[in-house]
Amino acid sequence: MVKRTSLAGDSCPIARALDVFGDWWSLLIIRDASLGCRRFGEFQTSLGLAKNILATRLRTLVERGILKMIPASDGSAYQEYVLSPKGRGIFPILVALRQWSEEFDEHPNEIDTFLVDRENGKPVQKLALYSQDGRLLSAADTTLKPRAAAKRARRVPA
Amino acid sequence: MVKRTSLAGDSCPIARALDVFGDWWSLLIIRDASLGCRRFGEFQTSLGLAKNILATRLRTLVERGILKMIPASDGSAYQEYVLSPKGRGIFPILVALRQWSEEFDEHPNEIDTFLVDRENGKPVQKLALYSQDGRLLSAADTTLKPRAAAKRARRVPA
DNA sequence: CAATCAGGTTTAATAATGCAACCAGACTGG
DNA sequence: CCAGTCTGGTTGCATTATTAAACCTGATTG
Repeated sequence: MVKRTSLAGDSCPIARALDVFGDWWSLLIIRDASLGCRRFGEFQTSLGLAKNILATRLRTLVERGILKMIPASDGSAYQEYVLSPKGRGIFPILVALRQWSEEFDEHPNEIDTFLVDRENGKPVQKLALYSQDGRLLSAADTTLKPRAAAKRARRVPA
Repeated sequence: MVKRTSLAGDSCPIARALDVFGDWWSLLIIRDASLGCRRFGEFQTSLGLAKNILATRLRTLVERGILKMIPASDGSAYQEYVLSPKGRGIFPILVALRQWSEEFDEHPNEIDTFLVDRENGKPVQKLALYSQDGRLLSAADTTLKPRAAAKRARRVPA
């Protein structure tokens, strides 16, 4: 089998997250959802992807608890896709992606929006990692520690 | 043409970031690189991906300025792949992905590591978004503002 | 009741992925 | 210095995934 090597059983949390929404379109769907898109057609015209792909992506995102379908909202008997709490939790990842592009993109002048505080319209601060006692941490200041009670991911023994 | 719809010309910074390292393996390669992997073979055994895929991924990551090749380091006349500053800038994204899994994964007991402050071994704080005057912001507290001097991404006119 | 639209599914083409085999240059041992 | 082996790939081919376009169904509009 040449299957697409699912990372679901991996013990790395980064791989596990990518397994849930790490493909090309899913994050963009989530981005649009967090910007207010709700209807199939809205996503489709915004993203310009094929309808079958959108349909499967929406379905798996619903299955995985990122999106949920709610019945109506504007009267018509259709469904809408809105983010669950689990889906809203992806927001920091979107912000991190955005800020990376703002800092490192080769052509930053092609970026047409920036993220601002709704209250006063000022740009938000850059995401930063802090220690428990408030020191700013870079990658080199951190390390990975094995979890004590890490239940091994199931592996076929033989 | 049924090409893979590159997002490079998109004006959304999230899409632009995904275009650079948003595929299945690239982020995992970057993760391993930030954990100390340097050699082709290290990446291959760590990730378990096909060598041809690894070769093309490493090549494009170098082309895009995420990784750079440095000559030797252990004497032998081979090359090593290390993160550039642009690549190290991806670290917050990895942290955000990790923290999402820690918070929302269905089987958090299968996660075997957690990120700690190297200085005292304590877990790091959760990434959080702040306004310029220090208020904690959720997605709903933010909005997108068009950039004044947004040079339009080139589009074929007709 | 014909037309249209939202929200998909099906079909057939093309592109990407995965595995295994192959290959070249650097090292190793005798 | 010659065979064997390791690193770091490339090449070929089978399997998947992605895509555009056609089609379909139920709801709404005229």
